[in-house]
Amino acid sequence: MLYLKKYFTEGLIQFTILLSLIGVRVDVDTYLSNQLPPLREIILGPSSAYTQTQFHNLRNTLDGYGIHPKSVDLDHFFTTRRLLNQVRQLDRLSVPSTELSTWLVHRDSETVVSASSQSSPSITLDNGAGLEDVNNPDATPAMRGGSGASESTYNLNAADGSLGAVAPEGNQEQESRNGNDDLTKEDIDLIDILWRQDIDLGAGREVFNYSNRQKESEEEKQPSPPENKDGNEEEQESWRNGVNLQGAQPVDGETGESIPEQLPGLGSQTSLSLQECLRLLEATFPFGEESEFPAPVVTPEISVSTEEVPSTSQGLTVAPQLPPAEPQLDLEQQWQDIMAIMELQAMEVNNSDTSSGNGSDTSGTTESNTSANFELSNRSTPINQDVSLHQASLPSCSQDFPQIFNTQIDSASITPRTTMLRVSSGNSSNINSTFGATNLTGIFLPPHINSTSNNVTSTPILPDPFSTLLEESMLDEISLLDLAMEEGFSQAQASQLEDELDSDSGLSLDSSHSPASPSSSETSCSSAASSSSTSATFSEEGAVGYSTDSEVATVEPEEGAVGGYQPGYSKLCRMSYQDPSQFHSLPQLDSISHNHTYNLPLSSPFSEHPELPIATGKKSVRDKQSSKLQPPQDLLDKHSSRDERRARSMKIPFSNEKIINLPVEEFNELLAKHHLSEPQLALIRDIRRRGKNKMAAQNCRKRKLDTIINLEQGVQDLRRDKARLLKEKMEFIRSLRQMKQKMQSLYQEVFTQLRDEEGRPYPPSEYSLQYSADGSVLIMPRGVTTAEQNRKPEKKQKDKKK
DNA sequence: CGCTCTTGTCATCCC
DNA sequence: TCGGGATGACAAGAG
Repeated sequence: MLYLKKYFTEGLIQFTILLSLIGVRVDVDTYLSNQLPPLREIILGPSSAYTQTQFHNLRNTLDGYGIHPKSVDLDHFFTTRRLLNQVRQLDRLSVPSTELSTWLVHRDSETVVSASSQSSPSITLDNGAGLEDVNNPDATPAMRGGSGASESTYNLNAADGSLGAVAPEGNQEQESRNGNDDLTKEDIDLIDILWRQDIDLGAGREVFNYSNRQKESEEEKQPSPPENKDGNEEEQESWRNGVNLQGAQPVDGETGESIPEQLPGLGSQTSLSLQECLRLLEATFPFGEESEFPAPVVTPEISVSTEEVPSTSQGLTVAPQLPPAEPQLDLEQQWQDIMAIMELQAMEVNNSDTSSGNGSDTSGTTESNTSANFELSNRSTPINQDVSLHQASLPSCSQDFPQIFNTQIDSASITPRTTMLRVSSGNSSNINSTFGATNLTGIFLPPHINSTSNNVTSTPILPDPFSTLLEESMLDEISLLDLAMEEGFSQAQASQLEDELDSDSGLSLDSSHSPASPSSSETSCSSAASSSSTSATFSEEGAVGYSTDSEVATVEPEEGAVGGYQPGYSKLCRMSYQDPSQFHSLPQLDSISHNHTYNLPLSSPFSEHPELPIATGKKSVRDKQSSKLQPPQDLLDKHSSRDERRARSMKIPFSNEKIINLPVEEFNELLAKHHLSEPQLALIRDIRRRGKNKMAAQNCRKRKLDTIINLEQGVQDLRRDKARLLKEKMEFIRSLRQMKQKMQSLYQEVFTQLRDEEGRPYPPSEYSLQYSADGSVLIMPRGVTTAEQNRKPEKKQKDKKK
């Protein structure tokens, strides 16, 4: 039974994973929640492992699945977690913890691709059928919109990426939450997390950076003198990680280069993904951007493993086609592909974000291209939230690129150029709203920069028409900053988190989990409990937790359950501290394997035949048969026989099990049947009270443990949440910097184009642009406050035409 | 021998 | 009022 169960569980999980990897959505949560109690029990075990009183409740519940309100095991809350734990414990696949996220990813894809039922296969990606969905303009926005809408429910796991092994817990949690929902931001978040995890592994981001770098290199060719050259050491310092939009090429280069340093773990895998992405870009890019965009060239730093290359070079190669010899490699590769795609999408989003948000790139033609991306861009969060699983799935990943780009291009074509920077227009008002009507110069430009503004004028124009996709400065900025921030965070805080997690008290289940066997964890406990519950149904009369003849049937399952049990887990589940196999071999000991191993000590000595007088001789027989058992037996005797001995001495005619477990009515009947003396009755009642209290104490302790565990989990979640929030904060700060930079460049551009009546440029040292409340931009002499605007010699209102 | 952990038990509260 | 669940506290035993 247990074996069957175990295999069934593992098989299901693995199958699910495989399906999810292929692209088929498998919604386990639904199964578990909608359950089919038997199925659920097979997978998860009985709902209550501890509350023997449950069995009493069985009478009251038709289905027998009544859940004790306080039984943590029963909590649906743990359902998904257990399952995911099992998934993680599947060593066969050796899938990294990120696998869990895979589910979500596919759910994403599913939502995007098809609103169909859970089982609806999105496998069609291979032949590109899935692409159509993606191509579908409606579908893509919907997906993105959905993702955007879900942002509020940010995934706690953001820190997972940095945390690595720690991550899965959170993922599980979230998965459970996500369970039946459509694709949400959480999913996207998970994707993001996966992304970061990949980055931590040294893969993924580089692709992004690389391409950006390529673009940057091109941009560098453009005449763009660094405006900040003169001063703002601090600012540049602060922006060091960020990409200076205009003149930042050196900065970009630095950051771009710095990434490998920050990620010492970068390995061939990373390079693989990078190259793969590049290849995909080349192969799938419809625009002929190659002419404009030499990026695909692989930098020497990239080392491609030969085996990977063929599959990746084909780009569309489906995982199944990959050499089975190295499944892990496949998985990793797939993940890398996913990462690459997501990164690309993120790039787009970021581009759109920055450009649209700023509403301005000083460059004319380039901007138009850039603006194309912007329709997607109203998101506040710079991070790639619209990555769809669908696109993320390997098979179609390469194919997705064109779609993505096409979409953007279409949008670009549609997008009016009015989005360009216009000082006096609504855009400017937007800017005002963002920054307020303040002195732009003061905010964005240090005085000295203004003085050197002439240099800046040329910079704004981005020569590369393809800059939309490649607005590398932004992209690099974001990605690199992401990396930097993540790195910084992960190293500082994530390590702390890991330490904390590692330092978890023995109570922590995870610490004792054996990755090898799914049944070793909570499952084992629950499974054991399940068997016990089953037996309980046999002996429904009321001898709930204690062994009766009928319970013999449950011996084997219970053994199996306990057998899979890991000693390390004993802290949580004490039930199996005795080797069940021993009991199994000894028929006499059948009684020992009563339903609740928790109660073994008490019940075991007398469990065989309630009506029979306590068999002291039996023990001796057992001892002879198995010296091994002796210690536990003695232990049992010592522990459990106190009341038994008293009962014996008082000539109590029935077993303690009956005394304790019989329902009140039956118990009273029993007492009535036998004419007992007062002391006997008192003893019996004491025995009953103690027995019940003992079980209650056990349950109570179990609950305590569960509570502690839950609290630990909650703490972890909160930590992740905190980490995520920190990261978000950093991202926002970064975005703000970017916007400031853009504003700075725009400011300079506008300012340098201004001429006084005599056609002379305004000296930046003497004049500055200021926003007025109505959105217009005024040029004012420096030192003149806004209150004095009316006095200023010249008032120029200028539409910003970009 | 002392410490820790587990378990049983008691007292008490509460339903 | 009784039965009994829940839980804090204590003690005993084992490692």
